[in-house]
Amino acid sequence: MSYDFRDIEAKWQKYWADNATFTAENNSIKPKYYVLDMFPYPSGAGLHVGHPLGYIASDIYARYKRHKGFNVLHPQGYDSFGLPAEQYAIQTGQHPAITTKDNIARYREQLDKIGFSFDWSREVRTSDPKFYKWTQWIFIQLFNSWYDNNEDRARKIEDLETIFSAEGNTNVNVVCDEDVTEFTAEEWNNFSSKEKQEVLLKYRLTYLAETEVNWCPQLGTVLANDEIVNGVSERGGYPVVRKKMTQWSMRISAYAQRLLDGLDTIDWPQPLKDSQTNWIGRSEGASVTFNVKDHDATIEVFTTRPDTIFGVSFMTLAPEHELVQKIITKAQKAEVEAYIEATAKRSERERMADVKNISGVFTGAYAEHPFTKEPVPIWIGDYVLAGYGTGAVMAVPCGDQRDYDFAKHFDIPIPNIFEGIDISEEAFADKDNTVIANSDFLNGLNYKKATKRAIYELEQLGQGEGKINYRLRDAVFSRQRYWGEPFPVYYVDGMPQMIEAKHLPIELPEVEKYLPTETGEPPLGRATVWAWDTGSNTVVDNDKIDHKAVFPLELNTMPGWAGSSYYFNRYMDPNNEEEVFSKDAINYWKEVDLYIGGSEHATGHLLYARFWQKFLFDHGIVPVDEFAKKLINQGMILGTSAIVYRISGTNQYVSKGLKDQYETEELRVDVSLINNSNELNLEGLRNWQPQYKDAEFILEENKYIVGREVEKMSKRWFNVVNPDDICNDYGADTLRLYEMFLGPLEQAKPWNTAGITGVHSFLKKLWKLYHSPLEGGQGGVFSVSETEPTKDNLKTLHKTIKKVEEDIENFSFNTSVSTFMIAVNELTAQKCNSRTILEPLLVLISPYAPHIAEELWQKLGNKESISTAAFPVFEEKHLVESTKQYPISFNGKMRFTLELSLDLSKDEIEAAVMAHEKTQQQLNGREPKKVIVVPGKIVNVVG
RNA sequence: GCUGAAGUGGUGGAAUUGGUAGACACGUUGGACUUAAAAUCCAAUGGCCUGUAAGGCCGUGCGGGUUCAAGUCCCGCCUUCAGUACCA
Repeated sequence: MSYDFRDIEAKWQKYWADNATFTAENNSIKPKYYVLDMFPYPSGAGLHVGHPLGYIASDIYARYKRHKGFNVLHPQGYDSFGLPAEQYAIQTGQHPAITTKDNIARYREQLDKIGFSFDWSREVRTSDPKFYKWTQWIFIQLFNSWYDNNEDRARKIEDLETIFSAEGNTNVNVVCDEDVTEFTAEEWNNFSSKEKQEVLLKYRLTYLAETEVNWCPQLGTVLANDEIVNGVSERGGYPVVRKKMTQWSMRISAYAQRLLDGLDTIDWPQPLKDSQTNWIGRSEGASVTFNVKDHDATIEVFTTRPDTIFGVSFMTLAPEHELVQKIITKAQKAEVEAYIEATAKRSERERMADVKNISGVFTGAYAEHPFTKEPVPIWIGDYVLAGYGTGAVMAVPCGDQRDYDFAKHFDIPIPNIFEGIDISEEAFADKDNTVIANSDFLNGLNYKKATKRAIYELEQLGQGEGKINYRLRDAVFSRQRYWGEPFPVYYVDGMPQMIEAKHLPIELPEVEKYLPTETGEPPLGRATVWAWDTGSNTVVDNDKIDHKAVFPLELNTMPGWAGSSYYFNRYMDPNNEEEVFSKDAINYWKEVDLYIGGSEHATGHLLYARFWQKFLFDHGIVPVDEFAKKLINQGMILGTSAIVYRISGTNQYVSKGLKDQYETEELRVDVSLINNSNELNLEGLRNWQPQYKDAEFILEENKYIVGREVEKMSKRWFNVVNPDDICNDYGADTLRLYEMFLGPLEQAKPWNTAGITGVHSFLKKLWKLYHSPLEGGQGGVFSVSETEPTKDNLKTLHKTIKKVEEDIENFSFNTSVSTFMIAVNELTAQKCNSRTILEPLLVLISPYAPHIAEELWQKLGNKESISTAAFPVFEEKHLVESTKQYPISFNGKMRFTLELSLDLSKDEIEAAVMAHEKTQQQLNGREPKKVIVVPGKIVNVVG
């Protein structure tokens, strides 16, 4: 019987599904382990071979942990709200729910073919009302919360109301909007209900506010900062402009410090932690208030260098700064307004690209230096960003290169406040080697001391204080789109009201078109049944609005990251209709032990999810405040595009080696038309696309050789490889092993089928090891005996166990594939057919190649599936050491340890000791710590 | 510019973290089996030198250093990739 992977794989995939082999229990005497993949967005293109890389790794680990005796939770689901389905709906009129359902079915089919051990009974879909009911519920919890800086946690909004009615808001230490005005308890108690709501809205963790947002006209929606790459939208690459709009926001800024601190407690890749740290962008310094001369106005600036305050020779405001209009003098008005207009016209992108040109204009107004009381001219310049700090800087040209360049350009004085430093050529920004001069009470101090003193003096004046500034902005949470979670919000008198949790979910209404309305409202503005009846607590027709108690519902939907910010917790109890998850479930599973996914989510999903987790933790809804203990970023699998060279202006194509003799242009062709030696299938190409029907080819050595280019796997480059094809040709076990064999998990690497035969023939050899080739035709008959294993057999097995276990624990799945190959080669050479060896070997291999392992396991006469039970193979006590340590004594003293292979002969030991003595002489009497001996090989001295 | 990761045969990549560099696989070459092909199996395969062998020399981006011993540690460069960017 030969290795018929198609039958074997179909058989076991059916068996696992029929027997619900991988269903995890919510209570078990076994220790728990939670292995999670980032759930996919089900796109219309289906999976390519890059997608399963991380899933295969996590599946190996999950299967390994089951063998180790853990109760493993390994779920999968779909992040199924999102833009592509909606764009497709706009083009075709097809309801996104239908497209999404079809895509999910296709994904599922592809995933099933690879033999993953997912617990599908726990599947979640973010677009399923049963799921987004709880997304809406969490939104309500956020709305009903505020952030208490004293206790450093989120609290219920009722507590804040109690505080306000008792003492007003003058003494509360909270994170809130900057424009809150102060009020006393008495004033609070006299506020109308609407006034109270308006005030509270400024404190809530999700709030409605007019903010400057990133508006993408082509997509017709706002985008969060992390959804913009290089000034254009991440999806589609459309331009983005700044625009003021009333939007829901999430007060993630309240958690900035805790999000930073938490990074020290989790085992995540350093580059990912670094990019979160940069994104949060903490900087320590001081805020300084400058009085504006001849105006009742102040300018607050943030600086990281309060020690250089005596070096201030001008101030710069962002063109968008609200004070600009107030303080410009008549003489400068025309010039300033022209400048502001010119900057407003330039897109964000142009401004970013054009950093070298210095531009700015004087406002005519002066501020007053807090210490010297000297006038400081106020300029505006677009090098100051409205969105960072206060949108204003105190310019210290001698200590900051941008201020220096600006001052040089506009002939502003550059006072030197650094002792013994030459600033005639450039600014001096080195904090560590600073001695301050020409600075009154700061003279002679270093950076640290001067900073402390300057802050103290500013506090004495009431014109500043030490401050920590974060780059992290609150996250905009509204999208003007159809295919997202509806908000559980209706409006009474313009104020947002939450729908009671017991009436959730609020389901997406039907619309006849998925575009914004003619009046510019989001697509939900087209829904005819989209009003909230507070009497019946149901969604009713819009035309009933203002009759009795019927109110308009929110027209925006939630962004893509809403559902993905807590889905990992929902897997723990996915079918619970009473709670987001039960206390028992969350206390049992607690958090994700291993999370595998791409690094592109560093400042999006992974930051938002940590934020929500901390929020849920504050309310005691989850027991830990970091949701994933360990995270691994799998590298991307890249495509290898195939390129043909067309001679310009003709339909002739020239082979790669001859292309330099002609003027050619490069065209990408489908990679399936290329064989392993880069030879093009000419007939295939002619039939592939009409433009190649009459193509002529200039060959070299009778072949057409294509060029190759490594780039992202994408339909438009025709370089996509479908895992289904690999499963059909070689089988899922080969695919799994090969994807691991390709290289280290975390590294990006191009897909290349050249080496796949090596892995496939390993599986064939493995199969043969359990069969006697002399009988039963080509593949032989199954033949495993009860004979005692030889020492060599045991050695091979035990070193394999040791190595594979180390590899899995270190996530070096690529090297354990090699280990298996060596083991099978050795055992074949040893003609081993002992059950004592061959049975445990299957357990080792089963996480990697589960189908073949199951089949051989069954042939060995086992009734139970190899996939579920815990086996002692991985337990230490079962291991016979493949090496032993021998103490060696010299001059009667025991000094050294010889680490020797299991069955070394006397001669070999003697040789080892002699070699050791020889080395001893070379060491001039130094003592090595131990000697490693491998039979028949050189002696190693470890010292 | 800043931050991070990495540079090892023709190729993908190993190397117990300071101890036989190049495991394993692909590819290539030669051979066996075949009328032939596929499949399978065996052997060789970093470079150079000595006719072969035995053996020797050089070899982990470049230049130094520490060490009995460096792909690995230290200093200074070069290159590539990724992220980020007027962040005050």
